[in-house]
Formats: sequence, C-alpha cells, structure tokens
Amino acid sequence: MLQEALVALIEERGYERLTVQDVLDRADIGRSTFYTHFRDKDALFMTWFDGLREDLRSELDAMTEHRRPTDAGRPLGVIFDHAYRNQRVYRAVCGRQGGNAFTHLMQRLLFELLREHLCVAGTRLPVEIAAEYYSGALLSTLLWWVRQDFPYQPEELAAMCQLLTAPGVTASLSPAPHIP
Amino acid sequence: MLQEALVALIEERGYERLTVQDVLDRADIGRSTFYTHFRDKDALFMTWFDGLREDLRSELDAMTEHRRPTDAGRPLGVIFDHAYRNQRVYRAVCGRQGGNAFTHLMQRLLFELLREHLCVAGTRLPVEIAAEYYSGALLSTLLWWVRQDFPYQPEELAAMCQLLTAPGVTASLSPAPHIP
DNA sequence: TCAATGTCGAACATCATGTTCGAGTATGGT
DNA sequence: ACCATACTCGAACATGATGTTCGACATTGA
Repeated sequence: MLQEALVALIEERGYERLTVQDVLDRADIGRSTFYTHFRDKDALFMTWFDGLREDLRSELDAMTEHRRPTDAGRPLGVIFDHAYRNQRVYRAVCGRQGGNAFTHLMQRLLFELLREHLCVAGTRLPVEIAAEYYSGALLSTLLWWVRQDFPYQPEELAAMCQLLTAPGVTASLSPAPHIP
Repeated sequence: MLQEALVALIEERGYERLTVQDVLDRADIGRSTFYTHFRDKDALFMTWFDGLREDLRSELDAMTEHRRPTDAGRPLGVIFDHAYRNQRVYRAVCGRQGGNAFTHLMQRLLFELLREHLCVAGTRLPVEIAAEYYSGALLSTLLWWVRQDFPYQPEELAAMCQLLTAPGVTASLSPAPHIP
C-alpha cells in the first residue's frame, strides 16, 4: 500500500517535494508504524525499486533462455520494452519530477547488467570503464525517451542504441586469443 | 566569498547535508543578506557553476582556434584535462557527496557541446538522441574517474572514451552525398 | 551633507523530520 | 477460552532548517 501511494504521489507532486506524511495519509497508515519499518522516504523508495529490479531481471532471464546467437542487442530491447509497458510508473519515477533517487539506482542496475555482459565478451579496456560508459549512455537515453513521452517505439530506440553501441564494443573487444 | 565557502563545505560535509547557515557562517555573511541575492542554496550553486562553465567553455574555444583537422577527439581531452587540473573542486562537486545539483548541470553542458559538434557532423539518427546518449556516457565516465581519484591520466581516459565513441559516431554518420 | 544602496543580526512563523509512549487490536498456539 | 506476541495507531514532542521581516548601521558617491 505504501509503495502504491508513493508512486501515485510521485506522479502528482514529484519525489522531492513529497512528505512522508503525504504518503502516510494516502496509504492510511500511522506515522509511527512507518518508522518502525523504514528509516525514511528513500528507504521506502528503495524497497519499491527492488520490486522493479526483480521484475526486469526476470524478464531478462526469460529472454536469455531461448536465445539465439544472432540477437546480441536483445537485452536493450527488453529494457526499453519494460519501460514501454509500464509507462505510468516510469513517467512518474524518471519524469522531470522523479528525483534522482531513481536515477542512481537505475544506473547501478544497468551497470551490473552490462558488467556481466561485457565480462563475457572481454574488452581491451577495463571492464569497469566500459560498463560505466555504457550504463550512463543507456540511462541518459532512457530518461530522455520517457521525458519526451515515448516518441519512438521501443524497438526503434533499441535499434538506435544498438547502432551507437555495437561498433564501440566490437572495436574495444580484445582480439581473440591467437590459436595457431 | 560565498562560492568559495560553498565549495569548501561541500568538500567537507557534502552538498546535501549542508545548511545555508553553514555557508553563511563560513563566509561570514548575514542571513538576510544572502536571501536578498539568492533564492536558496541551489541558486547559489548555479551561479558558481556558471563560472565553471565559462572557464571550460573558454578553454574549448581556445582549442578550437588553432585546430588541426586531425584531432577529432580533442574536446574530450580538454574536458578531462579541465577536471584533472581542478581536482579539488571536482572531487568536492562530483564526488560521492557532491549531490546531484552538479550532475544535472554538467550533463546539460555536455549535451550542448555535443549537440553543436554533432550538428556539424550530421548523423543518421536524430541529433538529440545521439547527444543525449553521448553526454550521458561522458558524464558517467567523468564521475567514475573523479570518484576513483583519477586512476588514469586525462589523455588516457580521453583515448578510451574516444575508442568507445568514435566507431559509433562514424557508423551513424549520414552517408556522404554520393558524388559520381 | 544627503540619499541610495547594501549590510547586519535577531526574531519569527512555518514546516518536515524522526522519536517516544500508552493504548488498542489481530493472530495463532495451547 | 486464554494468553502472549507482534503489529498497529495517534498524539505529542524535540529538533533543526527554511525563508521572511524589521530596524539599525555602514559605505558609497554625487
């Protein structure tokens, strides 16, 4: 209930200018009750984000199972799809008034995903740097897309990102070990 | 004086957990005096950032003048150099405790720079998207670099970014008009 | 000398935060 | 039915930051 109220209110008033009390009133929950479970507003938000993370993660896992070797850029599609199907939520949470709580958490999530992905691929550059670079790029693009009210189809956007990303990845791939 | 005090205190206590009063005490300035000039803490920070922006901008302009057609990735070097030469400031402002005031402003700055740059180049993708993508990537990398305490030389980092960026740009360049 | 401008500090109302406490309610095991 | 545990509630409270107001003082320059 708290989480629903939180997201609803972020959509209306914005995260920053949002009182713990507001959420409590909306969810019809006592003040002291809240503080026995959460340290503050951010803590509540994090637990909500955990849900989102797991949701997204499971979709990615589902994709990984019946994967064809051809679709290297598939994870991108899944991510943008996820945002597209949960427009209300994303609009609230990374819209102009979403605040930066989401931004940081989302970047870390993207960072982790990319780090795994790049680890497998292996790069000439330190993996950390590449992951940081791409996670920032993706996050930024995602935020832009949401804030512009989803001006493209998710597949289109995924394709664009793929176009910008792939060449750099292959360029920075460590040359395959030379087997004579 | 206010701006100096601000940066110094960000370095010590962090931007978020920083009181207007703290700044006032450090700068030895009256409370009411402050509020006749600035709306709040963020407003003060913005004026400070304006200084940084102009500083960086002038360095970029200086570079543009005696430019050789070979160095396409030069702006990157200038940006990282700027951070490297002002380590104290950057550490304070985009370190873990820098808060997000800086993040947003810096991304917009990078975005503007890239938009100009890409406009000239011309891309197959909407310029906005490419600029958003790369500004996010750069910002993220810059933040990482600063927070890790500058683990590479600025030229090295610029080269890495260049390696990750250039292929994507050329790939997304609109094909040159075919002149038979 | 005078007026304009800028400064000061103290006081104030306002608001959100996080904590405490006593009292009430639901659950589930015996 | 009984009881203990866990959970809830609301009201009250201390704290601390915010932004505003006011009258008094200083600095400047015509």
